[in-house]
Amino acid sequence: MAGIEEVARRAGVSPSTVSRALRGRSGVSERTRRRITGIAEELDYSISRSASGLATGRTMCVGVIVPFVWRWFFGQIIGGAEQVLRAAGYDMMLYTTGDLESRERFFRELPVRGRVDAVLVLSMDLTEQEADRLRGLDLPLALVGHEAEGFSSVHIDDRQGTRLAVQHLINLGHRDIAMIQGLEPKPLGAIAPIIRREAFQQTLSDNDIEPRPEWMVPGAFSIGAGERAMDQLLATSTPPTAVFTYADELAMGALRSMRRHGRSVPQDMSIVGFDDHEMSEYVELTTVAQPVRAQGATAAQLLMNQLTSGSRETSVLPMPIELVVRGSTGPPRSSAELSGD
Amino acid sequence: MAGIEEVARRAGVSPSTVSRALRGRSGVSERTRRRITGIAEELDYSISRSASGLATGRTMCVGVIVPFVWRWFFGQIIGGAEQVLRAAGYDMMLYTTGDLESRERFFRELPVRGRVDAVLVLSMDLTEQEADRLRGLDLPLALVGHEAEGFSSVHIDDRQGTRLAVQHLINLGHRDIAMIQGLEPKPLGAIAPIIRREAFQQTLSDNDIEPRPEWMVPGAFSIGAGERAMDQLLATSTPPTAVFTYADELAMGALRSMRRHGRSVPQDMSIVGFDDHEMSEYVELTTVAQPVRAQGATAAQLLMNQLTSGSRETSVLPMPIELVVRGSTGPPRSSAELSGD
DNA sequence: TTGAAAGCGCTAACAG
DNA sequence: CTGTTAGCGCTTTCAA
Repeated sequence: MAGIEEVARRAGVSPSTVSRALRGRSGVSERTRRRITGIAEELDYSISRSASGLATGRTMCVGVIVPFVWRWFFGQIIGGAEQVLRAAGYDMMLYTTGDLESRERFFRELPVRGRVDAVLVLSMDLTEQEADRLRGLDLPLALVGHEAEGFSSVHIDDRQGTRLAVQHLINLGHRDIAMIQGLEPKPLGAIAPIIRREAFQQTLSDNDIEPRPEWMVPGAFSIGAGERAMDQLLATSTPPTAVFTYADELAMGALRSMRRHGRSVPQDMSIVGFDDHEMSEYVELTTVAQPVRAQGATAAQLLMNQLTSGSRETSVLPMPIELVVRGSTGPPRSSAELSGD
Repeated sequence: MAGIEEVARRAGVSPSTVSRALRGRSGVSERTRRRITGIAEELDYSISRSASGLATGRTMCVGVIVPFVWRWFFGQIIGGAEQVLRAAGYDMMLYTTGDLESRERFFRELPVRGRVDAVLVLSMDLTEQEADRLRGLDLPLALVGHEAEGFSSVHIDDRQGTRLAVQHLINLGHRDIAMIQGLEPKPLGAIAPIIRREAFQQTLSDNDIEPRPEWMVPGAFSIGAGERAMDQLLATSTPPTAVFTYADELAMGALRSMRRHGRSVPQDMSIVGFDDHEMSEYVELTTVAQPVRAQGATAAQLLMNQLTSGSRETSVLPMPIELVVRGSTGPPRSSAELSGD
């Protein structure tokens, strides 16, 4: 491990000149710079990030917090963010906070402290307390999924997306519509699930449909949870004719449940998802598409902007959504029969 | 940002004592430790990782290299690894090298240098040159997926897995068997795809079946690639009756192609995948299951062992595999007709 | 354009 | 059990 001193000695200059030369700072003659670069390469010199970090106070590292890595959705966002960070010369520190324990631990110990120059929170609904902990870091902060004081933010219009989905079902003739929610019974200050639930109920009301409490079932975030939720709906005395789900993965679980019960989609049940998961096309799921990679990339870019400008000004960027109609939605059986009469 | 000196002053001790106390080192009275801990908490003191890293030479950080984050398979492995690293007090630095450009860039610049205490390579087939670059780091190294000199390694028996899958097809009565490979035309020293291809051909030979070159189609790693591959197979003059695919995601693409062509599975075509993707159960895919999270976790554990023991001894751990038979495989139509006669 | 010197905040070896 | 001292390897004034 050759140090900067070694490079300096061989180049016949001082360490400061090497430092300047290697980082492209001005104040070094082109000739000297070239010589230094050559020798550094020859020696396979690589800077000590710890030393550099200690001296400058910057780590050239961004902390990314995400509930899970193994969901397609999060993987995509992370990928988008990483690309931007890498291009700007930053490395990415990954923290997953999927289960309650690791989440609490993260916000208690705040392992990003002193490790990163900025923090990117991906699709996680922060409690006010958690957001506060992060603000206390006094670093540029960004958020994908919703807005929060002190964070730059990139997000879609959850209300509008929900409306698109539900109105689509209503337009097809459905009136008995359930929702598989993305919400644990005890939310941690989650906001998107709440917005979508409210928008769901609002859209029904706007169409003079009375929301039915037993048709609002919890779903968490897995295929299995979606399956159980649909099982539950099918077990009610009068099952709905259509279901709006919080996420495509829940919808896929719902599809699985339908298949297991020998019911067909959309004849026996219309299903709409949210996200436009890469598999959704395959299972012919009607869904609300949102740009996923782009949200990660954009949020990372906002962070980079703050970092280079040195400003602490946050910004908010809305992202487009779109209803993608596929085979999982159709008119309810009753209306089909009626029209057949 | 209170420093260690501030804490020391308030506690009426020296910085070294604070350092010892906070890191749980011996040689501090319980009373003093408690007092220091209290004050540190009160001041919201957090250690400067750069300074600590510079002083100790350790970063408490592990570099994880992975082709993509957005594949279920990789997400799972990362998740498994992260859990183990976090528990051991290490943070995780993530590097994705999915496309050629970022891969070359990574191995050229080696951004892990001076940033991490160990490197974990997940399911990436390294070229000898790339492995060399990593070995030059002189850090503990681990690999998931295959073996390499100087790396601890966790992997399944690809040959055996392939044999399980292909023999299953043969036992069902298939003799016209194709393979959708996980191999780009110009491999980068990839080894698992080669092993599986060879094992595929060997298994056929062992059963006196002549492998047919036009039935060996390339597949890369996406659902789309699997779909195109199956399109290609269906377009041959005499399509096979069964297909073994390199990965479940390719198999899902193959299923999509079948559906698009109005063919049914397994009547018109039996399909076997590899991995046991979480969606595979849903699409009723017969597959070779391998532990995924566990491989990431185990590899991380091997690294932790090396780090704590300080030894540079590498170890190799085989992981179990299992054929999971679901609805995507059955006897070939001809044999079904014969038995019906 | 370059060099000398003074840290950045922590740890570790050695004394006490 | 605790303090003193001397760096870890780089950056950054300030002076030349």
